[in-house]
Amino acid sequence: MTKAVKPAAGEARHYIRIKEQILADIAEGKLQPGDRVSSESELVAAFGVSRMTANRALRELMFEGVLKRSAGIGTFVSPKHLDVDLLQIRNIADEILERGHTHKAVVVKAGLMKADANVADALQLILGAEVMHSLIVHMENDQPIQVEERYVNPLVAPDYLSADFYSMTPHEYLTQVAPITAFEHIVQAVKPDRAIRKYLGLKNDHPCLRVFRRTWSGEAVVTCALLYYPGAQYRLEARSSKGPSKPVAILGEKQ
Amino acid sequence: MTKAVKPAAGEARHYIRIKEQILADIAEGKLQPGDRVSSESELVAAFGVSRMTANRALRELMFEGVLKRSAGIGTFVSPKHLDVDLLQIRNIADEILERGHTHKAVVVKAGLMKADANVADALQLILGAEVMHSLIVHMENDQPIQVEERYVNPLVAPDYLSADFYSMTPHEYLTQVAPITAFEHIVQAVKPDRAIRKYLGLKNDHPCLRVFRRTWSGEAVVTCALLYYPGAQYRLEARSSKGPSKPVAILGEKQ
DNA sequence: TTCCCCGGCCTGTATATACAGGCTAGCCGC
DNA sequence: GCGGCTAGCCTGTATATACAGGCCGGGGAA
Repeated sequence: MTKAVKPAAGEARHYIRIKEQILADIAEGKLQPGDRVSSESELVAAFGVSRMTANRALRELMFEGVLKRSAGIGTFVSPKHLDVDLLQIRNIADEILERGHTHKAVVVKAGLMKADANVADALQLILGAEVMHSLIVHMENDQPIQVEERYVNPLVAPDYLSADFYSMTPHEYLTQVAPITAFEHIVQAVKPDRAIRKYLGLKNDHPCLRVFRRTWSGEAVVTCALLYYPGAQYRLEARSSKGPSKPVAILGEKQ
Repeated sequence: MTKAVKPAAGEARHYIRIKEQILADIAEGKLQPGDRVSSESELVAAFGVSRMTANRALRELMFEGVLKRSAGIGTFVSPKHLDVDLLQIRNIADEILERGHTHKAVVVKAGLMKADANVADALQLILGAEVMHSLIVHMENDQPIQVEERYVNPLVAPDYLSADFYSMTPHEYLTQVAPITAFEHIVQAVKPDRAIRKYLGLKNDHPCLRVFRRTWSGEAVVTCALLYYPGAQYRLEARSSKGPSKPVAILGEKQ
């Protein structure tokens, strides 16, 4: 058999094409979490590649947490989860786009307000100081996955509200004017109140992860935020640098 | 040429042996950040494997951030990045005593069991391998605050069950026989099942934090555990080293 | 002396092939 | 009908080989 040893000019590498196809199928919903993915030999037939190439595509997607494989059974789409790395401030938009999904942010509120006791304490400002406030609902594939209520310290990032967020995300703007040197995450499980339930489209008794996050630049607190996630569906991960190589099933969960 | 197609019985896979050798050299300081690592063809000669096998070992170490590679130049040890232990593994007993409260632990179960699929996966053991299992309810001032279901890898800590936990806590024992070099925390908000509710004395609709934790010592997984906390009452904190000086009120909470 | 090309080393990708071992459905004998 | 064995599918690992292309140093041409 004389197969082309190289993909046609301009095309991506074979194993990358396979990965992209699978990621696209997941993004479009053709493949749902738990679904079986084509086996290596099926990919061999479909893409006209050797099994080692198909193997590489699937193995890398497994390392990346997209797929789960087990010998003798097959390859399956991992249960979807959001990696909110507690050790890192990540941009949720990037994270969603990385998964090949669409991200949309609905700005519910944005403006100046006077700091109440909690906010003033969190941002280390005096009571009644002006702070910038925004409430945003982040959507993944048009499904709400995070409510973000953010307070920004105007002494550190005075142009936050007037910045051009078409050419630069708020996240990028903040990292530029005030690089994060420290942060704090406090995680709780709560019963969300009515407003949060509405934004996330949750039922009354659905548990919810609430993350309280503050970021520092030097000695100054730059932002504090409350982040709400539908709790049983998404999960927060915190790993030490050496960390595990691949995601595993969580004890007590059905595979 | 007739090379052994399989590594000798009991030995790790070839590509894993190569990875371990390189990691060991880095750990011992024989390889410093920036140093050049043996090229694929040198590894072929040294380990008697094919280039694809050497390639896999190096490629995976690159994915894991240990090595940097560039075509035409070679493979190099990545510059060491900061090993920030943002989330520590803390002993809940210490934590309670630090608050000046009394700590009590109720051992509900303790013994050997055969690993099911989830446990085997989490501990990187084969299905049905014997593992040590314990279910403990931790009490602060006689109120339950944590349910801990723990699985311990007997290959790493064989004497775990028979150790003298009067003179030494399980936590101290484990740190001694297998110092933790890495860990992983996955946090979810869940509705606890009946058993957990009973242990924690919770009402039906009370949300709950579930933490799935694994700890490593070198390459081996030492323990994995499911920790349940009554969610709205207790909180998990993750802070970067610079972190905040004192705890603050959480936004949205009544003081 | 300077510039360019080429050979040699290195990684990146791809193929065909092979054996091991997990898992399951279905057949066959009892 | 039941239990055990096997054929077949699947992943996991390993090998030998091949070609492409980045990078570099040395040697020869200008």
